[in-house]
Amino acid sequence: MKNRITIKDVAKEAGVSTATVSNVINNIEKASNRTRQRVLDAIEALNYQPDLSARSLVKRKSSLIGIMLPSFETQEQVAPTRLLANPFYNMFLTGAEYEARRQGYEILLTGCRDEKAVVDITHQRNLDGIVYLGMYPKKVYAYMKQLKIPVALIDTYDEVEFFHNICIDDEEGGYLATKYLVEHGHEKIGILGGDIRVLGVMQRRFEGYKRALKEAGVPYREEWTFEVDITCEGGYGSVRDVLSARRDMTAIFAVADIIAIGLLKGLREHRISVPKDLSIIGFDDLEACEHIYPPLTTVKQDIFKKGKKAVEKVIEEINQGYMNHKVKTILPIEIIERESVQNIKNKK
Amino acid sequence: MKNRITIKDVAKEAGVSTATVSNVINNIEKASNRTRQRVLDAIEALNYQPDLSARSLVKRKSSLIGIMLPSFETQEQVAPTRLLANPFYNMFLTGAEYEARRQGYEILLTGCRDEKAVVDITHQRNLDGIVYLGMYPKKVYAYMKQLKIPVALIDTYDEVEFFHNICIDDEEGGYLATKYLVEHGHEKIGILGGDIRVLGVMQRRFEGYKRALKEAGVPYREEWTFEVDITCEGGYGSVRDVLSARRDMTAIFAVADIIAIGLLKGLREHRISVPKDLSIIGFDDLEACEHIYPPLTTVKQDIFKKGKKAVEKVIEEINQGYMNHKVKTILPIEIIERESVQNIKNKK
DNA sequence: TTGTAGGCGTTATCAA
DNA sequence: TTGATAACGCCTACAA
Repeated sequence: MKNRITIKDVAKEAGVSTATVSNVINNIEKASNRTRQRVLDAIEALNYQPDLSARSLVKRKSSLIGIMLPSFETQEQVAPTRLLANPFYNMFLTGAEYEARRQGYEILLTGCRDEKAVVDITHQRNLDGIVYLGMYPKKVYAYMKQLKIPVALIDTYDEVEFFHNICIDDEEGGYLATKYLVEHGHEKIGILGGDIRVLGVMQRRFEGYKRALKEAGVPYREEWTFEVDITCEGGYGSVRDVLSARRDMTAIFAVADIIAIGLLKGLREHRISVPKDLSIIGFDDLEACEHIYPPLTTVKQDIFKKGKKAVEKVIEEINQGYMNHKVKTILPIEIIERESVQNIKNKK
Repeated sequence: MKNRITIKDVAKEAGVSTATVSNVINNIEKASNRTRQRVLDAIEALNYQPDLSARSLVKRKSSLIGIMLPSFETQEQVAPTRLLANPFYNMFLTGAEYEARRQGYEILLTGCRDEKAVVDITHQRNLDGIVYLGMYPKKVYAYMKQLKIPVALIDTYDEVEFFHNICIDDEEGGYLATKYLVEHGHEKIGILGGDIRVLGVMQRRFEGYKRALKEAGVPYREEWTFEVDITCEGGYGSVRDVLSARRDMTAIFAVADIIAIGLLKGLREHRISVPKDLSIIGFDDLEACEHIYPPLTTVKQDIFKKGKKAVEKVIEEINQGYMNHKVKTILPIEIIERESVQNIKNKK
């Protein structure tokens, strides 16, 4: 079999003990400069690579950050394919991997079959920290708390005090989007969203929408609130309802780009011209926004940064030790102006 | 500190030796059914989780499959953000993670700074197998060969005999796309691609294009060959060239959806109507194809399956031992008919 | 069928 | 400043 170059080989080559080699490797200032250099040379000469399994065994640390994707069995059976299908995850992972590597960690990517799986994997692999992607049923939090390692959640409004939480101000986002419409002369504004009434991201955006309406002195209209799945198909499928309730509605705030994209497709098929007949504003700023027609005006959040920040917070706690007072990290948002909203201010 | 439940604890609880516990865990048929059950009960009672670092140390196997993303320093400095930006990777990872987990492995996701980094990480982490995503400079292959573990490459035409290679028949794909256009009455067909003359995926698609033209008795026209970056911007930027060379060209084969999408956007801005004024066919079948306007007719490859298959081949070799005769895995492709190609057969 | 003991590569404690 | 040596948790001859 191939024999691994170990710390012993290095020690022999350098004519020192393994303890000294270990000290040098770990930047523990004990060796004299001369020995240190000898060790370094030996490492170089032998092309020594430390065995992280061994290190992990004794240190109980793996230099591994777990990224957990939601993939419970029921979901999985329906569509394992969709695990990462959300374009959101793409950028998130990019940011997370970037930051992890920058700080000498690697990413372990895994879906979790059930709520217990994460705890198990964490123990088994001695993970140093965890980032949870996606939404989880309440009882999963109990398991997360068993983990004696830093945990970061994304976009959650639950149990916030126990975990790192990387999010944006969704209420403000909903407000900004709606206000943008108002500023462009719209008053008859509908909202297209999902799970808009259960506590969470979408509900906050909905609150922001209502705040902006109120501020503009426009009454909220139940019949212009459309609830659908947060998917392309959801948006696409909503067209019938939207059109039949429309009457003099001039604009819609879609709480996620992905449903806006579906809606746009549906509207096109019904020969409703955007933004001439109906203005649309989205939320997220997916890459696709730029390439669809019309290019979608939207509330941008920096998803790359979200991934980067999540890993950053986790590593921060790894380094500093347990933080019993975790404070949300709120990332900025901004309106990206494209062509899906018409200015009707003068037309009134 | 928290004390880990070890194999010793289980042994004590079950009143057996650690060797017996180990045998039971690893499904080595030695223990009697009675002892086996006692051990299983103890494991259950204590909620024992094996320490994979320790196991990895002794077995020199980690149950970890590495997925390498291209991210060499030059690229990274320009745009670390784009590491995973390609929507292709999304689906690929989903498939890879799915298969890995199904077989009891986990995914280690990492970009590699330089060609040596992979070798180092592989050694350090005792990775059991590697999947390379993206394209690499030739000299990287030399490093890959040092790895004494199964390696899968995606879509490569280099050094194929040394690695697993998961690909499609790109020549056939180019042929099918072009033939589809021919069958719809087109003869004046351009091609939009990148790196079309260097050996590789794009070049093969180009070959297929030429074969279909030849078969149709249509001469190949240099001036209708457009080379651009394989990005949205590339496609978008090509519009000027395309339009000025166009004359009586009726269709274009874009060798990747991503450039087709950019092209579509550019054409729209020039008020060229697709497919009425110009037909477009793409390649890949990105999710976006369905949601843009017009929905893009394209050559579909199953990217989820590509990821799944790559991991499958790697694990196969892990289980069966070194294969000195690796044979390409060629995944099927098919035309997905949407609305970006006009049938002009009758108009002639 | 079961148990004992040595070793995997590293770190860390203590002496020297 | 350096070096022996005992863990870390697991596997696997080899012995019983």
